[in-house]
Order: sequence, then structure tokens, then C-alpha cells
Amino acid sequence: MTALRAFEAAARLGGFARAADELCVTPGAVAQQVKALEEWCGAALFERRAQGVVLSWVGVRVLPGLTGAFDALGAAVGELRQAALPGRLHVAALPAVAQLWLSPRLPAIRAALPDLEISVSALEQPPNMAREPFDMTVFYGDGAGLGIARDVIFPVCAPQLAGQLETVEDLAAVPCLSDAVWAQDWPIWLAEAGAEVQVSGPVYSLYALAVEEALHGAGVLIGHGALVSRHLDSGALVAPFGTRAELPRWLEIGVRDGALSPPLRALSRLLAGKSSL
Amino acid sequence: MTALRAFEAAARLGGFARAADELCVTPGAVAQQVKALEEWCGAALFERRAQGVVLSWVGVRVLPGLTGAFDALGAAVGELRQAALPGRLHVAALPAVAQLWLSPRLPAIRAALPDLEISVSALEQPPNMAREPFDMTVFYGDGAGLGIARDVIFPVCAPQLAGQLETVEDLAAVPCLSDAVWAQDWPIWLAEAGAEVQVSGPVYSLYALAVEEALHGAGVLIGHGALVSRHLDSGALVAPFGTRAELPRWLEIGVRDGALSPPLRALSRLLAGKSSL
DNA sequence: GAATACCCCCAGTAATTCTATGCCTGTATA
DNA sequence: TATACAGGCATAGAATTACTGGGGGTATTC
Repeated sequence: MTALRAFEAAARLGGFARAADELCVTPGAVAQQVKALEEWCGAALFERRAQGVVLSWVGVRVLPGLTGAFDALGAAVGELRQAALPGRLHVAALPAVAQLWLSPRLPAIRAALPDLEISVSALEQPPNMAREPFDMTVFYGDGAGLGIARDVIFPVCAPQLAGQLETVEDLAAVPCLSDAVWAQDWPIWLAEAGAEVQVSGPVYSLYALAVEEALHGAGVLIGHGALVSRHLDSGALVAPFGTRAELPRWLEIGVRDGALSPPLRALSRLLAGKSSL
Repeated sequence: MTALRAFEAAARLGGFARAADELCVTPGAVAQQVKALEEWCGAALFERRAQGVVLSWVGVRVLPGLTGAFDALGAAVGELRQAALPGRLHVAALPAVAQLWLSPRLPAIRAALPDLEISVSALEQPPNMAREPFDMTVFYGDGAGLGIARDVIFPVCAPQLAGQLETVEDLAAVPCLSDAVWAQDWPIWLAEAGAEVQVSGPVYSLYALAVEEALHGAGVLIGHGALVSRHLDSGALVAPFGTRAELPRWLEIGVRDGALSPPLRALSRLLAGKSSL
């Protein structure tokens, strides 16, 4: 059973490490389960190569059925959760999105939809909606989902720091904050701005933390439109330069395939409709 | 996961005890799993009544999807086993059938189909083919499957004992062997024979054991046609009376729904074709 | 009014699964 | 050519999970 899950994930994702990631276990655990399954059925499911594993013929043959079965199981579990407590919604979002975009909107949404109980989980990677018990996701994606806003980046900083920034080249003289997983943001924007200057500064593992530091005047942050607009509106942050770089990705809402339940439809409408905030 | 299995079985079979039976665990284990699932999803899946449990509205709603998902999983596992080792067949049969009917036929079948590796498991109850990894079952059923022979019962005994049996009433004077799960055999046959006589004798939990005892002259056994015909042919047992009671059930072969693999087709043809033996 | 057939609860135990570690192999980098 | 690195293997011990076995309760059945 567990072995089937491990095999399905490894086969679908093409590696034990990735499967381990999805299943939230160590690669060793996946390897063990796959090996147990191979012993049970008496045939090799993968060919082991130095650079990873590739599906054997038997594996190729059984993967579609297995994937379909697990998807059906995931759908049944989702149906169970919804039938049990129709007003409960569970949203998964990138930590930065959850804290900087979703969280400020929740009070108004909870007031508008008082019968809903909305839970939020912060995840680094978008979950597999067909398997995990989430009702909605808010992540940056390639535009396949329900788009909220294009991701645009531009430097932002506390107002008192903006006086030091006359030209783009002045950035070399101040700390330039950035996020670890979005390490390319500064180079991309600098290229867009046509600047040759090298910038440097502290790197944060949590974007919200970098925003916090920028609010306190710790440096210039490379801001993401949707995540800093609130502070731009309030004046707590300002954008010292006019140049904006558009990234090829959108902040978007994802829902399970199939019929949207009324509460889910109401929530997604509220979230998508307020994109201009 | 385990909880989903437990719930599905309990809901489908209408009781924790029956589910426990199918899953080969104690009823307490099923109750625990179902309770855990109810706590996880936050709604009652069953209504507890004194005479058992009945599905709640939520339970009714999610059962079909869950059953379908588990069936799909079972089918995928079956596909895996077959793809891994196409020549391996696993037959489930009633212990008596396995020992007295199937086992004598296997040598000839193995000779005819040398590429097949045929395993046999003795089970008291027919397994759920959609879930358990069996390729074929041989049980007594109501005629829905591939019938082999109608179940007929009649007394049989060792030849030296037959001399003591002039009339049906003489049965009261000799030990009348019977099987624990087929306790009604003697009353049914006696009613068919129109006799008022009361018979008694040792009861066996294993029909094959009762046959063995009858061969040794320990008493008169209520014989099942398919299970004693071999000994009647060899003369090791004789039927002292002409009356035969036909039971409303047939010895029959069951296979998974869908396409029969060539090895399975060959095996079922051999087994069904040799029913006259 | 016993016997039966269910299910509930709890504590201890048994089984499974996971982590942690060191090792190996082939690829990519310097 | 040397060196890091990514991915998988193997084992033992640890943690989690699931199961058993006991006692108890409540309706139906004969």
C-alpha cells in the first residue's frame, strides 16, 4: 500500500528524491518501499542508472492505472472532506504570498463569507491538488490557472532611504535585500534597467522577513508587485525608480478539476476580484 | 489510508464485524480506524445502533467514489502482478475443494501447461476478486459464475461398512460423519430420502478430514458429489443408497471481470472441461 | 430471561515505516 | 587528472502506527 504510493510517485516524478519530496519522507524510505514492491511482485520496476532511475517495461505498463487509481482516491477523499464540512476551505500558498497577499485580504473575506472557515497552509511548492486535501492554491505559475496579477519586480525601500537613490548606479552603495529562492530578481531587474552595476546585500529565506527589514530602512528590496503594493499604497515603502521588469509568470489561483463548490466559487471570486488592491 | 480501507469495507458490507472479517483484523481495529477517520474529517460516517451501524448521509455520499477508487487500485495491482510474472496464477478455493477436487487435477494441468506456476490458497470465504490478488476462485456459489458441477449430496462409506446398511433407518446405528460448516447436509438428505430417523456422529472442521475417516471405515459420511467422486470411481468409497439430494448451489470457477489472460483462459478451460472426472 | 450479535473503550504489544548514516557509482567541473 | 556532486543502496535503531485482547453495554431473538 505504502509501497504502491512510493512507486507511483517515483515513477510519475522520475526519481526517488523527487518522490520523497512529494511524500514528505527521505529518499531512503522511498527506495525501501520500491524495493519491497519489486520483491513482492517479482519483477524490476525501475532500471537503476547512475544518474537516477528509469521505469522498466513493467513499470511503464502499470503506471497509468496506478496513477488513475490514486487520483480517484484523492478525489474521493476530497469529496469526503467537503461532504463532512462544506464550509471548511483549506488554502495552500507560498509563504510570502500567504503572509503578504492573502493574510491582509482574509479579514474582509471572512466578514463577507461568515459561514466559511478558511485555513491557510504555507508551502514552498504547489501541492498536487489531486492528492493533497487542499481546496485552493495561490502560487506563482505559468498562467495556466486563474490569474490574479502578472509578477512584476522593481526596487522598493523606506522613504527616508529613497533620498540616497538618484540613479540606478546608487544601488551599489546601499544594501540590496533579496530572497534566497528568488536570487535572480536583482540581475533581471538590473538588466531591464540597462544598468551594469553590481548590487549586494543580505539574503533572506523568507520574503516577508525581507519586506519587514525594508520597512525598517535596512536597505533596498527587490519588490514583487502583488506583495508590496499594500505598503506602496500606505506610503510605508516607495519605488525610487520607474523601471519595472515583468516576469513570465502570474500569481494565480488553482482549484481542483471538476465542479467548484459554491463556497469555493465565492472565495475565488473575492480573491480574484480584489487583485487591484 | 488504512482508515479509508476500513471505512469502505465497513460501509460496503454493512458492519464492522464483517469488514474485520474481510480485512483479516479484529472488529476493534476497524472501529478504531473508522473513529479516527470520523475525527479527521469532522463528521459522523455511521450512526451507531444497538444492532449494528448504518451509514450516515455523509457516508452514503462518499461510499461510491471510495469503492470505485479501491477497485481501481485492486485492478492496478492485479495488472502489476500479471505484467511482472505473466505465468504465475494464484487460485483461491474452499479447503475441501482445494484438497479433494483441485489438488488431484493439478498434476495433469501442470503437465499440460508447463509454463504456468499455479499456487493454491485455501480460504473459508470467497475473496473479493476486485481487491485480493487472486486470479481464480473455486467455491460453491449460486450459479452466477462458470459452473463446474451441481452440488449433490448422498451418504458414502467404506465398502466393509456398506453391508450394515440395508435401509436408511440403519443409519441411526452407525456414526454419521459431517462437516461443521455443512451441518445441514444430513437433515437435508434425510428429508429428501423421506426418512424420519435421527443420525449422529463426529463433526469435523475440515471436510477432507471427514473423508479420510470415512475411507478408514470410521462411519458414514454425507458426501458431496464433486469431492468424493474420485473415491467412488476407485471403489474406496461406495454409496449405499440411491437417493441423491441436489443442493441449490454449484461448484464454480470465478475470475476477475474483464479480459481473461491466455494462461487463465487455458486453466479455466482445463478445470471446467474435466468436470466429469 | 438467557443467549446472541453487535459495537465501545482502553492498555499493552506487535508490526510497520522512517531516519540517519556511511558507501558506491557515474557525471560534471576545475 | 583530480575533485566535487547528485542520486541510489544498505543497515540498524528509533518512532510511529496499527492490532490484539480484555471488559462492558445495549438492543433483538428464541
